Amino acid sequence: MSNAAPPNQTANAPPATLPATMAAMAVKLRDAGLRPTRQRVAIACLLLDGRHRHITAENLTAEINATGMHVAGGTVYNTLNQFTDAGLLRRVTVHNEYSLFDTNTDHHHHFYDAAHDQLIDIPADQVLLSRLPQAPTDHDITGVDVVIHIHKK
Amino acid sequence: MSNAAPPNQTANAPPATLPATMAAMAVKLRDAGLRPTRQRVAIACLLLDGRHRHITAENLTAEINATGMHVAGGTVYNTLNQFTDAGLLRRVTVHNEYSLFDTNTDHHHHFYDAAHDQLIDIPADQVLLSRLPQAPTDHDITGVDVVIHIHKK
DNA sequence: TTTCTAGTTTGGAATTACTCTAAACAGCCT
DNA sequence: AGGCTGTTTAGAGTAATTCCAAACTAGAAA
Repeated sequence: MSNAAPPNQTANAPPATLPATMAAMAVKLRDAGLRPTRQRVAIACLLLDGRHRHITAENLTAEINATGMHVAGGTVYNTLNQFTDAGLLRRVTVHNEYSLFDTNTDHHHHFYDAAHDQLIDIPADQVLLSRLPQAPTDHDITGVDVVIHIHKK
Repeated sequence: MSNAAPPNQTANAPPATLPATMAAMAVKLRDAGLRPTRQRVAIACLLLDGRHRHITAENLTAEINATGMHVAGGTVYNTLNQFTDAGLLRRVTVHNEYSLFDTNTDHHHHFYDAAHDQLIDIPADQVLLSRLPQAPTDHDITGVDVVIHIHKK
């Protein structure tokens, strides 16, 4: 083939927006031991930009589609799990209908309004656990999740 | 019909064990606003006898079958939900693969070992929350769940 | 006791969130 | 460029749970 035409991007490349962020995300992924593929970089740009959000797989898929890029459903699930395993996201378990991923990986807690299925972050310093039980024999405490259930008056 | 023979139970009645408990459960169900059907009484006998347990729908179905009685899957789910709504059970949300129901409705918290999918009760007085955030405007706090994640050394 | 009715149970189909699979593809090292 | 290995894809598969319409039953009324 000749190279007469300027080298175009491949057919389904993401729109060339925010190259700086994309490069930064590639580095972040590599640091986390994840190969920075197009799909993972795209998802990282949407989720790991420092803003605190709670997102579902379905929700994220819709957001990706809105950018004009297509990522397979399975890949979204895989990526969310990989990001979680790598410590880039935190999985929040408030109900058993679907998984929620929290882009805030700092230690903090949650308000949960079941009626509206709404989750709200609580900064860690607003909850003080002044007495904790001892873990069962041969076990370590790996985390403490506090979920405060709320209801609209 | 004559009453020459001692009145037998109907064909698919539960085994005639613990009639006292069954009567007590019927009362408990009626008090909770639930019609004491055979199925609900049977499930109440298994779950609401004062012992503290964590059970799944599948688990409970197997237990019912072991008594020789049959209850449809949908009924098990309905009943667990109804008992929970009536405050006879408490739903515990630790993962999103399936629902766990706690027969201990007193205020208490949980250890959770994800590796072994094991849940352990923590008496309420072993956790002291000395600072709680204020609920968002127009909202009441309806409950505080503390899940302490543990891992075998 | 029989009848009636509203609430309940049933089994199976439907739904939903998610995982698995095999084949095509793309990083990235050389 | 070539090639190995990890990744993505679409679609099938899975498992927990809910939905549905028809059969049933507990309890009130006759």
